[in-house]
Amino acid sequence: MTSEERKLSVLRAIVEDYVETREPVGSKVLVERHALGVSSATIRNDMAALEEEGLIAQPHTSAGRVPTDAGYRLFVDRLSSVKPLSLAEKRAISTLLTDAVDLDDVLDRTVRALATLTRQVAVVQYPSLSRSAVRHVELVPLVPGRLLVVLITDTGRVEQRTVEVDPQVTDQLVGDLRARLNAALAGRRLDQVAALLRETAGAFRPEDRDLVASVVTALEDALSSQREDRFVLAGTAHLARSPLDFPQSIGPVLEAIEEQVVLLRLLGEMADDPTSGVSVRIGHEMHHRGLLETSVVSSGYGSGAQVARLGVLGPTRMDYPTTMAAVRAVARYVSRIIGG
Amino acid sequence: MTSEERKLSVLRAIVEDYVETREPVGSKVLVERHALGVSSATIRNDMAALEEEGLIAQPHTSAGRVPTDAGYRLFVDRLSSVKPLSLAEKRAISTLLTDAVDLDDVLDRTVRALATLTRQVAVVQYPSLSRSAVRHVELVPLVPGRLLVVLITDTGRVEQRTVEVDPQVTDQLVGDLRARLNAALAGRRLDQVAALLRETAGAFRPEDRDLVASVVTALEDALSSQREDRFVLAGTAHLARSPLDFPQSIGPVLEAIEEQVVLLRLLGEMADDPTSGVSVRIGHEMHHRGLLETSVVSSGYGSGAQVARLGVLGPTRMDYPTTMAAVRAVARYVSRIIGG
DNA sequence: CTTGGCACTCCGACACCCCGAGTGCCAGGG
DNA sequence: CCCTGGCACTCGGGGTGTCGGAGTGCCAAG
Repeated sequence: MTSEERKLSVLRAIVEDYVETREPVGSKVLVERHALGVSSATIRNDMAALEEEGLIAQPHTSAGRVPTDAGYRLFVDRLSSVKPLSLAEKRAISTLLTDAVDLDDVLDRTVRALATLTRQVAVVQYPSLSRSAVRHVELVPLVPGRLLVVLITDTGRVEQRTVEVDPQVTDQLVGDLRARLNAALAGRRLDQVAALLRETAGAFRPEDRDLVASVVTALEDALSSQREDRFVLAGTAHLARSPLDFPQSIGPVLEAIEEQVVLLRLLGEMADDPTSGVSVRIGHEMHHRGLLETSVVSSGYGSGAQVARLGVLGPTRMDYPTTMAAVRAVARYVSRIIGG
Repeated sequence: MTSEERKLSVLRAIVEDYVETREPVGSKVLVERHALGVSSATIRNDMAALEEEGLIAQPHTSAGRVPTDAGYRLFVDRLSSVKPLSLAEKRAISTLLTDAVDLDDVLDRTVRALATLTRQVAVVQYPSLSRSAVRHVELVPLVPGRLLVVLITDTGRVEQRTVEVDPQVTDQLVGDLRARLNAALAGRRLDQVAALLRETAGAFRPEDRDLVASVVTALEDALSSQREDRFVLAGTAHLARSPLDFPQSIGPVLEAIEEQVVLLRLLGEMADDPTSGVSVRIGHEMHHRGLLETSVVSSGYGSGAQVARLGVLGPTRMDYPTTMAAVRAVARYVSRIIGG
C-alpha cells in the first residue's frame, strides 16, 4: 500500500468513525479501531496532509478531525460502495408498499417506507405524465358559472381544474364540447394534445369560443404543469432526533423543506450515477443557505410512461452507503409497482 | 371590583404578559405594566390564591408565575374575547386564497395562509363528501388485469381506486358497466349510492359478477373512506422558531404531527363553541404525550355539501385571542370559496 | 519514511460565588 | 377585614477560575 493509498484509507476511517460516533476523531482512536498498520504519529502526518488538501478539518485546535464536504464527496465517489440491504429490510419495503389502492396511496406508502428505513426525511415527487395518453376528459358543471375539468390518463393520473365560464352556458353545449374533446383526444399522447386542442377549438361557433377557450386553457394548464411540482414528505421528525446533527437549529432546514421550489429544483438538478443508480449532493453543493449541513441522496424512479425522483435528506454526516442502498432499493421497488 | 374579580384580572394579566415576554411574571412587573390599582404585596396574595387553585405555578421558588393549562383554559373561556383581524390581515387572506385552480390548490393555499398568519403549524383536513352527489363514474383499463375506477362528484371531488380484475375482461364489458353505473348513479347523493350499487350489480350476467363486484367494492371503499383521513400541513418550521417554546425538543411534537391518526382524532374530537365559532384544546387536554406543551385552535369549515376542520397547533403559550381570530376568519373565507 | 517522545494548546467539566428577582410572612394602618 | 410596606429568605443563573485530558505539531533517531 503506497502512502497515498494509506491516506485515503485514513480518510475513509475518519468518515466511518465520525458518522458512527458523531465526534471529531483523533489519531489515537483511529489506530485503535482500524488496522492501519502504522502508528498514530504517522496517522497525524497523513491527517495534516489531508487537511492541507481540504478533505478534513479541525473544529478547533487540539480537537480531532472532521470530514469536510469535499471529504465526504471523495468518500462517496471513490472510497465506498453501496451496501446491500438486509433481507429484513427488503421484506419491510415489500410489506409497506403492498395493497396500495391508488397512486396517492403508493406514494404515501413509499415516502413513509423511505423515511422509516433511512431514519431521515424522505421526499417522493409525483411522477410526470408527459408520455402517457389521454383516456377521458370530463366536464362537470358545478354551480352556474363554474365548470370542473377533469383529465384522466391511461396511466391512472387524474388532473382537475376549475374554470370560470359564462353562467349562461347550457348543459347541452357542455355535453357537446365533452363529446368533441373526447373524440379528438382519447388515446392521444399528452405531448400531442396541445396541437389537437387548438384544432378542436376552431370547430366551434364563434359565440361559444369563450367557453371553449377557457376549457382548453385549463387542459393545457393541466398538461403543462404535469404535477411534477407536487411531492410528498415524511420523517421530518427525524431531523430533531439528535441535536448534534444540526448544531444551530433545524429551523432553516425545515424552512427549506417547506419551500417547495427549493426541493424541486434540487431534485431536478440531480442525475443518477450510472453504476450506483443514485445521486448524492453534499452540503454546500446544495447551493442553499439553510441546507449547508445537509445532504440529499436521490434516485429516479418509474419507467417509460412516468418518471420522477425520490430521495432522502439528512445531515451531511450520514451513513452514505446504507442510505444509498435504501434509496435505490425503494426506487426500484416502487418502479415495479407503478410500472404494472 | 371585588377581590374575586381582581384575582381574575391578575390571571388575565399574567397570561398576557407571559405570552408576550415568554418569561415567568412576578408581582412587581405586574403592577408596573397593568393598572391594577393595588400594591405588589396584594398581588402576591392573589397569586398565592391563584396558585392554590391550580391556575398558575412557579417553575421554581423565587421565580415568577406561569399559567397552568387550567389557567389558560379559564383565560380562553372567560377572560378573553376573539380579537378582530386587522384590515391588512383580511386582505392578506383574500389575496392568498384567490385564483386557486382546484380543490387541492384551495386547501394548499389555505393551509399556507393559516400558517403564515398565525406563525404556527397549520392543518387543513380534506372536506368530507358525504352530502354531495355523483356526477360521473369512469372506468379506465390500465394494463390488462388492472382497472382504474374514478368517481367524480358535483362538488368537484375526484376519488380514484385501482382494482385487480380478470385479465380477460373485454373493453366492451367495461364500457357496458360504465354506462350502467352512470345511468344508475349520476345525480344521486352519495349516501344513497351504496344501496343502488347493489341493485345494479344484480343486473349482470353471472359470469361477469366478479368484475362487477370488484368495481362496486372499490366504489364503496371510495365512498366510505370519504378522504376525511387526509389533510395538508404547513408551517412546521415555526416550531423551531423559538427554542423557548419547547424546552426539551420539538421532536415529539413533529412525531405527533406526522402520526396522521393523532391529528385526525384530535380534530375529530373538537366541536366549535357556538359563540366564538372555534374550538381550543390546551396541553394535557390533547391526551398525548408529545403534545403536552402544545395547544390546538380549530374550526369547522365548509357548508352543507362538504364539511371538515382546519386549525393551527402551537405552544400552549400562544396568543389565543389573535390565533382564534385568524382561524375563524380563514375558516369563513375558505367556506365561501368552496361553497360557490 | 516511520516512530516515539515531548511540549503546547485549548476545550469542557466542575466548582464556586455572588447577585438579583421574587416570594412569604408579619405587623401596622385605613 | 383588607391592603400595604418592610424584611428575611430562597434559589437559579451568570460569570469566573481552575484543572485534566485529548489532541496536535514538531523533532530527532531509527
